[in-house]
Amino acid sequence: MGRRPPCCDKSHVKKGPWTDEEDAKILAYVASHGIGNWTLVPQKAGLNRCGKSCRLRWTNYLRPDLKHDSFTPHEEELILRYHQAIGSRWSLIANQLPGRTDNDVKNHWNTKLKKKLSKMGIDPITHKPFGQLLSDYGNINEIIPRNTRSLDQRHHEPMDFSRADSSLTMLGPVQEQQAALNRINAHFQVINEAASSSTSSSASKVQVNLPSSPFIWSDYLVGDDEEECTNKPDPSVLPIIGENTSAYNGLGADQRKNCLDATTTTSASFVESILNQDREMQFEFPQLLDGYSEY
DNA sequence: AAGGACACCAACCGCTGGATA
DNA sequence: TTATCCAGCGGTTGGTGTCCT
Repeated sequence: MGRRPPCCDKSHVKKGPWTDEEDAKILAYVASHGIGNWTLVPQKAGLNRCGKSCRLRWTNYLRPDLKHDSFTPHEEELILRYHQAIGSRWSLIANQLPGRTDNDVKNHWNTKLKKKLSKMGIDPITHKPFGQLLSDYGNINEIIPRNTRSLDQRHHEPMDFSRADSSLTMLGPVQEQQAALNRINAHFQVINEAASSSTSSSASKVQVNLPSSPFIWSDYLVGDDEEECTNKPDPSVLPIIGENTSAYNGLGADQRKNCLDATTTTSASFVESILNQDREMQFEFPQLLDGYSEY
């Protein structure tokens, strides 16, 4: 059995920023030949670049359907939701945002959204308040006996969606991951429709209402103690939160009640919350967690 | 005005799974 | 069957512009 030749001589191809001339060659090539075997593109288009580099340049910058303007608050909202639900699967998230690439979404997350969440005291990985994570860390040490911890941790992952994340990996085929994402989409849509029908909608409102699911990061703007309930998020993140005043003010009826009840809420509530969320995830998206029960 | 710090983002790197010879 | 390539993906880096002191 023979070997295929390598796509290019890595030591002699050009690297670094693309010139207008190189861009024009790619565009001309794609216009006349379409998208096909990228390894042949450098040779056929007259470029001293690796095929992989050509593909990246096309997919991340030259594609005609790409948006080059800044992210809208609605797009940021979607990124936050999807990141909370499926983690850093940028390509899947980007698929939900027409005209955006995985690189766009990833860069925007790393440079803007992650910082905004941190500034609000919310862990960008778990989408939970830092204070809750710290108290939960203590709770886990108390709840799980040392000699069984390594086994039990598989059933008590501190990050609620990391399990969904792992299960998505187990699903394997991209189609199944996409199907799972579609179900999450449907879930958001149902919640949004319910929310919008129960509240008077403003004509100028461009935000999608945050679902009233226990997974929503902004719900944690009101903390688990009375002091935190009085805190308001940084105004710079309001475009993300939108006009959801319960998230902003913490003064919605339920939120007020949460504040009043806060004194009776123990720090263990976070762990219980995660377990409840996990059960709900299994109920809502059973296929997401397929295979996890094997543990 | 200078230069250091910071933010942004295009591009690269390395890994993985499927395809191919 | 095996070794290798390729496309796709997420993580990381480095160049450039902007802001701040």
